Amino acid sequence: MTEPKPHYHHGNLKQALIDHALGLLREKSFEELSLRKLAAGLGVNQTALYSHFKNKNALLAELASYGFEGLIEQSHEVMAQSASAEKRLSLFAEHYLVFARENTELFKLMFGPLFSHLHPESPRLWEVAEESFVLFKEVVEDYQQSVGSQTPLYLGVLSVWSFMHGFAYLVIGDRLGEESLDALDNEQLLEQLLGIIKRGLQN
Amino acid sequence: MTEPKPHYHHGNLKQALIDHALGLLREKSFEELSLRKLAAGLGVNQTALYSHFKNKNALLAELASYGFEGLIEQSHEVMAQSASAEKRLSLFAEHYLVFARENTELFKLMFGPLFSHLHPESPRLWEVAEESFVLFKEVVEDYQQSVGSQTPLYLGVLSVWSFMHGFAYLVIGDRLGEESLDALDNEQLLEQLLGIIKRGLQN
DNA sequence: CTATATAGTAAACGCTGTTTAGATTAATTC
DNA sequence: GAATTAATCTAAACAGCGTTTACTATATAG
Repeated sequence: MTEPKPHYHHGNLKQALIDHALGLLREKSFEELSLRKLAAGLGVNQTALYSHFKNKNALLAELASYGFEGLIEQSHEVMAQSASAEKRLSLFAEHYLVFARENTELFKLMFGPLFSHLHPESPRLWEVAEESFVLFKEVVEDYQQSVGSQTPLYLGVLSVWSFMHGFAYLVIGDRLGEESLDALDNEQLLEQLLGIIKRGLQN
Repeated sequence: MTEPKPHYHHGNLKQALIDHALGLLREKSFEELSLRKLAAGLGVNQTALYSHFKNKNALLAELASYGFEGLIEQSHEVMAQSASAEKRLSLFAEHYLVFARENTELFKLMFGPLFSHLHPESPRLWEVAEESFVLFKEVVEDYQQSVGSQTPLYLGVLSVWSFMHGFAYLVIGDRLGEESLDALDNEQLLEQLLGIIKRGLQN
């Protein structure tokens, strides 16, 4: 545990930048994240960052990639609790909402304006986002098979995806004021709403 | 049609700013919208804007308000085509998607980060957004009553709202690549997905 | 006609991401 | 082991942004 003196070379600046940025994303949005303040927070020059990232978008893409990896890993952990396809869908959806609430700004970044037109720029982001979608797909398709749903698989995936994503946005956007007041907490609400979708996918 | 000479006083700068900004929102996102370029586009000083708006957010709030008003008005027009509650829900949802696609950046602004914490700052925005939600509510509740749905009304509204909002975001975010390729255009897709929700709301 | 509120200009402040040129250290090669 | 090369960080500067301040011109009201 010998604290290394501040060298000219930081030694691990790239990871330090990522970690610190992820920390800042707990309070600030990614638009508000300032590269200069980020560098200052690590006691380093403003432009040192450009030795490790092409630009701000490249850093943000890296952060989003971390987000997807975390989401995937946590989803697997949560779903390991049950072997029932139906229960696994509920657990997956529930955790999706928890993740969105606990990592609001990171979540917005992951599904924000970046991803749309960044395929060639950051292949890793594209890969890991694709991986998370594949996982999503499997969970829904397993559910559909387990209940003998006749609904085409792509329709099932799209309906659940649209619903969950929209609901997550409503929750983190604080647009559920009265609606959730007289009712229940968000997890219970999600379970009931998911029940509607599930019913729609039966037969 | 006498072209008025450029006076010191523009005469109608506020509306001109709004109109021009709405025009720019067809190609640029609201984050990219520059007040300086906006002013330059009207041949006016960069700071003239501050005689009519408190700041950039106030202008954006005004733009979003216009968006909600347009959405509400167009929704009424579209739904006037039918008296059937079920058909009206379909027409409403379809137009919601059309609006999101034809006014992508304005749509993102309307449901973006602004609205969340801007209640006191721009009461008009809050009012008109609330009005659009009430309309939404009525359409879904009418549908539920018409088919004798036993699902609690707030669950019906939330499920449809979540789904539609999420689907619109997937569409305008270009995240439907393969999924919509082998299938159909987005309107047909929406109709099928909406069918799932409708089935989920029955009895 | 004069006073006043309104609507515009001009200059500047502080912030941003990014580029360029140069300094320092680590890694590689002879 | 010494010299060269590559990687990493600093310093200074550029262009752009939203916004503030001080001032000027016009329209309006008494």
